[in-house]
Order: sequence, then structure tokens, then C-alpha cells
Amino acid sequence: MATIRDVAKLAGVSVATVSRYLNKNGYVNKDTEQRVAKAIEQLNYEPNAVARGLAGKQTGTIALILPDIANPFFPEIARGVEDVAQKHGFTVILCNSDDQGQKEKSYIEMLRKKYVDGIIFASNTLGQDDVEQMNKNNIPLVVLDRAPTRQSCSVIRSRNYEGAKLAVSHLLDIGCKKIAHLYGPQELITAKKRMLGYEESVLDFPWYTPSLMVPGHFRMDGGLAAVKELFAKHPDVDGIFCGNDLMAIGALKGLHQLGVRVPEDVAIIGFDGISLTEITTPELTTIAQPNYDMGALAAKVLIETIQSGVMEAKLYELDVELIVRDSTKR
Amino acid sequence: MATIRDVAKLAGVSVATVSRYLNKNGYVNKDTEQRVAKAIEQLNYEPNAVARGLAGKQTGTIALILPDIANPFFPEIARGVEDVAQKHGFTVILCNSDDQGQKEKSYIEMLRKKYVDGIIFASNTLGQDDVEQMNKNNIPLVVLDRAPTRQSCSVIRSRNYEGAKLAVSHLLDIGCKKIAHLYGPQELITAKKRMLGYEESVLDFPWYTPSLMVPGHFRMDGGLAAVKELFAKHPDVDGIFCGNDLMAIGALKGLHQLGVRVPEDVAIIGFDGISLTEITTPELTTIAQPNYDMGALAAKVLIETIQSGVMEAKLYELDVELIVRDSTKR
DNA sequence: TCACAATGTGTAACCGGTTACATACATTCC
DNA sequence: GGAATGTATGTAACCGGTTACACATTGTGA
Repeated sequence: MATIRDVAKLAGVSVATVSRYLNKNGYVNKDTEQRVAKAIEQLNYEPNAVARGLAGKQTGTIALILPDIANPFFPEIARGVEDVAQKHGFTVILCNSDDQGQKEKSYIEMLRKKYVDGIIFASNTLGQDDVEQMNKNNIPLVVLDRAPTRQSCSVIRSRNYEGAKLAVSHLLDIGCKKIAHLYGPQELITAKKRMLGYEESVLDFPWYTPSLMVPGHFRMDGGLAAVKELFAKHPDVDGIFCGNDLMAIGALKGLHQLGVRVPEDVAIIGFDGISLTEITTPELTTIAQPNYDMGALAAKVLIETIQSGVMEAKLYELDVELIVRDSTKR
Repeated sequence: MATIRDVAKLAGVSVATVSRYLNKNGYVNKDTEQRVAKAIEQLNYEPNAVARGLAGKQTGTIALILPDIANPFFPEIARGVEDVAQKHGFTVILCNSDDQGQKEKSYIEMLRKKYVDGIIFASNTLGQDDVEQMNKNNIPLVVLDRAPTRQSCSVIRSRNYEGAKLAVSHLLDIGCKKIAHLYGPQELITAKKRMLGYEESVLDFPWYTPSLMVPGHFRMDGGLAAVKELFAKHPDVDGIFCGNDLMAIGALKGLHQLGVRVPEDVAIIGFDGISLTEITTPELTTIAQPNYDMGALAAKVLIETIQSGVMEAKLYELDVELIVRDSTKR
């Protein structure tokens, strides 16, 4: 592989000039430019990214830390991140934290040593101390969807509260008379807001009672168990708003096992808009987040932060959309 | 951040000694070792991975190139890759090729410039020239699942042919009298072998005719369309072996639309064992590949190649397993 | 005509590691 | 006792870029 010095020699200029030509900063004469270009061409020269990283402290690499890429919620986000990164000449490092603070910290450690230019977090366990450490090390970060606080870093989220209200009002619209809610881990802002939206929507109905809210841990098996628990207490429920799609799928399974028909006996609506909602029978109505767009936006914001050098701390809230499918069609 | 020179100064030794201590190569006296260790401790020193990369030409980074992480087939593989990489102190760069040779080449270009230590391919469009280029540049690569040839690189695959025979014989076992096959893109060795397994299993039956094989492009919508085409010609089919799970899900949908009952009228079996097969109604019988393990093995083989420096070209074929679920239960 | 700015280029230090080679002393073997 | 070998350490070049600074030339305004 040719180096910048080879190019300089062949073009009869100094390495500084070649570097200036490459980075398009500083003055380079038109003629010189031509000569350098030709030398580069001839030698088939490619600047070495690692050397660049060392000298310039920018590696053109960002990291995406998420709990588990095998969770169907994340691949679309990851795709959004990667597409935008790729378009800007950045490369994406994938990290699965399993929501373990320990794993997360060791990733951050390693990423810092590798001079990643920035990090996107889609993880729950991001601690205040981590954020501070990143700030101290001057590593830009963007938090996706789940951050409890918004401090010295940008946050991308969707309108969970509004989405929840939308979900409940849809169930009411189609004539539901008693609506339950399966909720996710309350340490997640996402789960909390969705529950809040539900509560505020139903609080004034005579049928409402807190035991209509059952935890499902944002997981499929959790949704399945929850729905059974729910029907033991409230066999007359005729609508369920699930805090995420995975629980909704679990609930669907559970109802199927109980011999309850969807949507005839019970209507179900989920939240997230993951692609799995299209493969169930019946297909699931859901409040769709723009998952891909959230990833894409996160990457865009991060890269802007990296390139401008100013670490802003904005909150971006994206709109959600009600997608009506068979699980609520009567 | 402290550098190796700071450590050397504080410990009263040369940088070479510190480096030897860090890499545990060459001689270092016990006492010196202690002093260096203390200096590192005091300065909170962390070796800089980029500088290391430049000097040593090893970055502790591997890349995973796949068509699309949002395709449900890949996240599990990716997870397997990442877990093993992480355990060995490697970092994984994620690349979505969309099966476009062009995109793939530009990724490879960029990865080479970044000194990635090796690449795992799970992409169809990997050309002979690419492989040669990698070999010339001495970048180890491992090809996952879909490689046409096996030349100067290791290949990880599952027993597609055997799996296909297993699938058909299962359908025969449950009493199917006319079995169709939805197949994937024939340029994929995977799709080809699965079709071959089908053909050889059914060739001698009187009901067999080539028009029982319908293309479904390994996609859900393809499976849906294929099943409709199939039933227009062969309404008496009572078993379908789908070349992958996505098509099986599509077929399930299509049959549902046609009012055909599964498994009563038609039994369906897929291939791959992706997690989606558990959320359909009825749940899908499938020939499960060890997806996670395939990713993990790919990473293991790649890292071994990187660390040993010998570029072997082995073929690993993993066993598949029949998982019987409702879609073939009679 | 002179001062100053804009343009163009080169030298060499620097980023933070690794490592070939030189040197020195302690053992071991014949 | 001298050669060969093992242990321990330091010097300095090297990986391949970027960039501060110096210097030269040309253009411009007063």
C-alpha cells in the first residue's frame, strides 16, 4: 500500500501539500492539485483511516448500544442508524448490553479506547455516571427512546403519552366497554408514559379499577401470562391496550388458548409498530412509532454533533400513528 | 489521558519495557513489573487502541456484512457473532449490503482502510473478485450460509439438503398425499440445495410434477403470492414445504385468505427456525438451523484465523433439527 | 514604493503505540 | 575459564497520517 509520502515524492511536493489536497483545507495551487491527483491515481493511493484516526482523533466510527439486537424492536432502529451513518461515511459498531450496566460500562470503556466519535444509546441502564463520564471524555451521545433524564445529551423519543391516549380512544370508538392495560417495566419512561396515557383516559369511567392494569414486562411470555391473570379477575374485559407489540402478541396467544376470539370478544391494540404485527392472525392494530426514522434521526443528530463540535441537548419527540388492522375490526 | 511515555517516566523505565509488560511478551523483571503496574494504576493509564492499531496493524475489530439486519433471519446470527467477538475482546462493525454488489464493495473498501482484522459475510452477492481482493490484502474472511463456492475462505452452513429431505419425509409421515415446494432464489446455494432435497424425495411419486415447485423469493409476500398461484393449478395439494420460514409465513397468510385450513386441509413446514415461527397461528413446524450458533461459530473461526495467522478454508456443516408444531399436527 | 494580506509550499514535530537491535549481566556447559 | 545462552532493559526507528509554523511569492491599498 502506498503512503502519503510515496504520493508526495511522486508528485514532487511535500506531504503537507498532499494532506491539504486530501482534506481540502489550506491553499493548494491548481497545477499542484493536478500533479497530486495524478500521483494518487497512479499509485492507487488510499489514505489510511487508522493513521488518520490517531493523528486527528476522529475515526469515522459511531457505536450503537442496545439491549439485544435479537429483540424484534431493535433491528429496524439499527437499520436506520446504519443507513444514515453509511451515507455520511461513518461506520457503526454494534453492542448488545443485555441491559446489564456492567456490560455497558465495559463497552463504553472499550469504545473510548478506540476513539469512537460518538455513541447512540437505546439501553435502559444508562446511568447518570456514565453520561457524565462520556461528557468528561467529550464523547457525544444521543439517547434513544428510553432515557429517564435529559441532561447534556440529546434524546429521541416518540409521543408515548399521546399514543396511549390514541390507543384507548380507538378502543372506545369501536365500542369497547371495559378496557385493560398490560404495562412494561416502570423504570422505563416509555412504559410509564404509556401507562399514564391509559390511566388518564379511563380514570373517569365507572368500570375503571386499578386491577385492570397488569404487568407484562414488555415481553411476549409476559403478555401471555398477563392476559391469563387478567381474565381470571376480569372475564368481562372487551379491549386490551398493550404497552408494546410483543406483549400484544403474547396476549393474542393467550386469548387464543383461552378460547377467546379476537376481535369479536376482545379487541387488542399494541404499541411500537414492529413488523411482527403484520404476521399474526389476526393482524395487530398498533400505535406505530417510526422506528427506522428514530434510528435515522439519532444518527443524524449524533453526526451533526460530532461534526459541529457543539454538544447540544435537545429533545426530539416524534409522532406516532394509529394503524388499524384486524385485531380491532368489528 | 496518560500515555505510555508518562507511565515509563513515572516507573523509571523505558517505553519498551512498559510495552513488553502490557503485551506480556519479552522479558520483564518481577520488581520492574511491580513498578510499572503501580505507575499504570496511579496514572489510570489505558493503552490507546488506535495507536496500537497503527503500529501493530491489528485493530481488534471485525465486520459483519449481511443483506439487511431488519430481515428476521439475521438478528440472531448477528447476536451470535457479537457475543463471541465480545468475549474475545473484539468489536463488531455492522454493514447492510442490501445484496448490492456495489454497496458491498464500497464497504469492503472502507473496512480495509480501517484495518478491520477480518470479515464475516452473510451476503449473496459476494463475488469471486471480492474474495480474491480480500485474500490479496490478507484479510481473513468467513462466509456464512450462502456461499456458492468455497475457495480460500471458510464457510459455515447447515445441512440444507438433509433438512429438505427431513421436511418432506415429515409431511409424508403425517399422511400428505401431494406435496408442493416454495423455493428461493436459485443463485443461493441454500435455496438450491433445499429444492434438490425436495425433488429427490418426491421424484418417484406418481403425483409429482415440476409445476408443484413455485418461486417465492425467500420473502413473505413471495410466499403469499406463490401459494395462490399454486392453488390455482393444484387445488388438491395437502402439504407444502417452504424453502424458508418467511415464505411459510406468507403461505400461511395466503391460505388463510383462501379459506384453506392449516393443518387440517394443508400442512405447512418451513425452514430456518427463526423466532417468528412461534408467533403465527398456528405455530409453524420448521427445520431449525442453529442460527445463533452459526453466527457464533463464524466469529470463532474468524478470530482463530486472525490470531493464528493461517488462512484455512474449511467447510463447517451444522445439523438441522425438525421442530414439530401445530402447522403439521393432525 | 512600502506595508500588509492572501496565496502557496515545505519542515518537522506530533499522535501513542510496537519492535528490531544493541547492550549488559547472570548462568550454564564443556 | 571462555563460549554460549538466558534474562533484562533501553534507544530509536517506524506505523501513516495531521498541522503549527516558517518562509516565499504575489497582489493590493495608501
